[in-house]
Amino acid sequence: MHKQTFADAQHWPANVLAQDCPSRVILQHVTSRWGTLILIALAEDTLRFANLRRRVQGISERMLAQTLQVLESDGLVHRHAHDVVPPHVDYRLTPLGFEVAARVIDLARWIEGNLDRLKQEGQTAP
Amino acid sequence: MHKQTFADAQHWPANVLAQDCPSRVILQHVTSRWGTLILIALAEDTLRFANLRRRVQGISERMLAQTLQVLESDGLVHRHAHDVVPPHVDYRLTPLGFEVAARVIDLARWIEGNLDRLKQEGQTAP
DNA sequence: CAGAATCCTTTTTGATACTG
DNA sequence: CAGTATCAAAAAGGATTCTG
Repeated sequence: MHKQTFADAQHWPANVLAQDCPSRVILQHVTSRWGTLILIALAEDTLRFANLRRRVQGISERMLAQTLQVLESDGLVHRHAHDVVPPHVDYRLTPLGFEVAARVIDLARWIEGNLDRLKQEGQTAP
Repeated sequence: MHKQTFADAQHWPANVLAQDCPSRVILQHVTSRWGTLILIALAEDTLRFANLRRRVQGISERMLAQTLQVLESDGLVHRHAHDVVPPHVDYRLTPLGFEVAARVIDLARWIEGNLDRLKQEGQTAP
């Protein structure tokens, strides 16, 4: 064949491309700006709110809380609140969360490993 | 061990979590709202602007053009303009593009295949 | 400590109209 | 056809303040 395509993709319906596909919503959550990084961080270790925030550099309290709720509602993250004062809450991935995280990590790692082959920023304001 | 973690992630520095890591920028591009879908669509086939737009349902001309430029500047998409009138331009993935696309597709496919195990939208406005 | 609430700024996005 | 330009609307993000 003289046209290069990703063979595996050829025989996959790819419903995500459909506007109303529910998987598109989840994909959006998982690949959201902070969602990706949170999944990566939690795949390494169970973390408390403050620690997680320190690990995912640059995230604000607001976005951390918000993104965690979304991922929790998707069943990817488990919020474990110990009933003590002061509050002690830790976050961990659910089994499902580990499965997606593995794929996100694979992607992120590929990028890190091929940074030199990729052209950096060709974008300049006009 | 009594603490479940993604073993493979344990021994990976995960630079993306660092605020200034260049890989974070690329990851952002690849996992952007439309970037992901464009990569998936182009992995299936080389497409012209209009066709690509039809394939990635819901995308506007503006976002398609813009996202394509970003992906092109990253070296993931190749823009091939035939020198004819009226214009004929087609887009295809570069070898590098196919490599990331494979991973994005793996993620998307996992989500599609596990939709039933995932909790849909737990979000309701207060 | 964890996070909800509030206020405000910055980006993103989408229609629409226009051009080579 | 394949975009670019422009403008307004919407969403995302951040800083700060406050509470159980």
